[in-house]
Amino acid sequence: MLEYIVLGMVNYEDMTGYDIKKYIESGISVFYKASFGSLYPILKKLANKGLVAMYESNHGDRKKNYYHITDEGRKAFEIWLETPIMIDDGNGTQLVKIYFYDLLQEDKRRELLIRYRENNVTYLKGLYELEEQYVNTRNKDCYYYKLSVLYYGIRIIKETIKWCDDIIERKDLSEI
Amino acid sequence: MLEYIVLGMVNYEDMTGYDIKKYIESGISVFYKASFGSLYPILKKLANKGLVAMYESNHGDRKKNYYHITDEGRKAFEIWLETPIMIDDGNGTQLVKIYFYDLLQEDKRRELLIRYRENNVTYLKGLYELEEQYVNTRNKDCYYYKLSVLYYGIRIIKETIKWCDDIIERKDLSEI
DNA sequence: CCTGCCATGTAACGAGTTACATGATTTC
DNA sequence: GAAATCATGTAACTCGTTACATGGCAGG
Repeated sequence: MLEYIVLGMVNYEDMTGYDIKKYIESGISVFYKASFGSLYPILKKLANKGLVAMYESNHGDRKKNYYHITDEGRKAFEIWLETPIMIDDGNGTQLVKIYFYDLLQEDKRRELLIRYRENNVTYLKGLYELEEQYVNTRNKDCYYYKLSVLYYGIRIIKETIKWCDDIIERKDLSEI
Repeated sequence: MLEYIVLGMVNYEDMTGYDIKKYIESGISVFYKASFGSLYPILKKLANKGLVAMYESNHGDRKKNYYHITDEGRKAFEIWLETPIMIDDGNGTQLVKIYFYDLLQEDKRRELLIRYRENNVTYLKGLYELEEQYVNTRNKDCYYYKLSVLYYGIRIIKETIKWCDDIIERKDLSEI
């Protein structure tokens, strides 16, 4: 996952590992955190695979290691980006893809967002079924907080579906 | 984390590894998934630490490995449960603690929930600051989807705060 | 008798964190 | 000249997954 985020970052412009960390912190820290201990090895790995290329650049006297995306890297990133977002993985890590959705063409993006929305609707149905089972089989008083996490899930998925609707229509989110 | 969830499950009643997986699936699958490949080793580890005790029981001819929590295990679980929920870890994994909050006494629970709510409020402020930076420094049109993930974060945190308010007051969540 | 679920486990791997080590450069 | 931040990296570790292996029991 982080591998592709890094690839997506250097896709915008050449960066150092340090830069990438700052970008992640200021952009997708809601979903994802990265430590140097994972970033630097990933950059090396990507370089070995030929998806990025490293070059040294001296800003003043100081030399920094900049990374540049290759054609192959761009292709790999594109494939990842156009793979539908999975919802079944518990934590919404995959959602990070949408951060890069400005790069997609309108019809492709629309298709992917609609699909993601549908997945959420399906998942929501599953949660409602779970709710029914709970309500039928258990003493509500003793299980208030057990049930509450289920309702939390329901609310979050509902909110996610609303958000999908809004960004599909490209509504101005700052006014809502 | 999963270690404590397992501990929490056997705290309710003696269970087999298989049972625990089913309970997790029907209860906290929204936040957490567990595989047998992690469950069974964790049970062994807990047994080695003396936090649970295993015994065999023959249901018919078939023998199953049941796990029973020890006093020490109960204590360890309690300490974990009463440790405030962290919000800074990106994925809301820690939220799973609330699943077990029925076990807490009202005042302790209230204290912990209010604290969690406050942490969310603080986190939300940080997101609004990020928003300001974004809006000031970047071209809104080219960065619609980058901004949208930030707004998603804002909405989710807002929803989480609302949910905290509701469960602190022990509102009936099914009617909302 | 065979399919599907119950039940337990292990080995290899993956993804990322924490803590440490190092040193340069900027800012006060 | 001290402190903060820039900048790069490694080693040990944690936590978990995937895939495999094994076998029992139940219902059609």
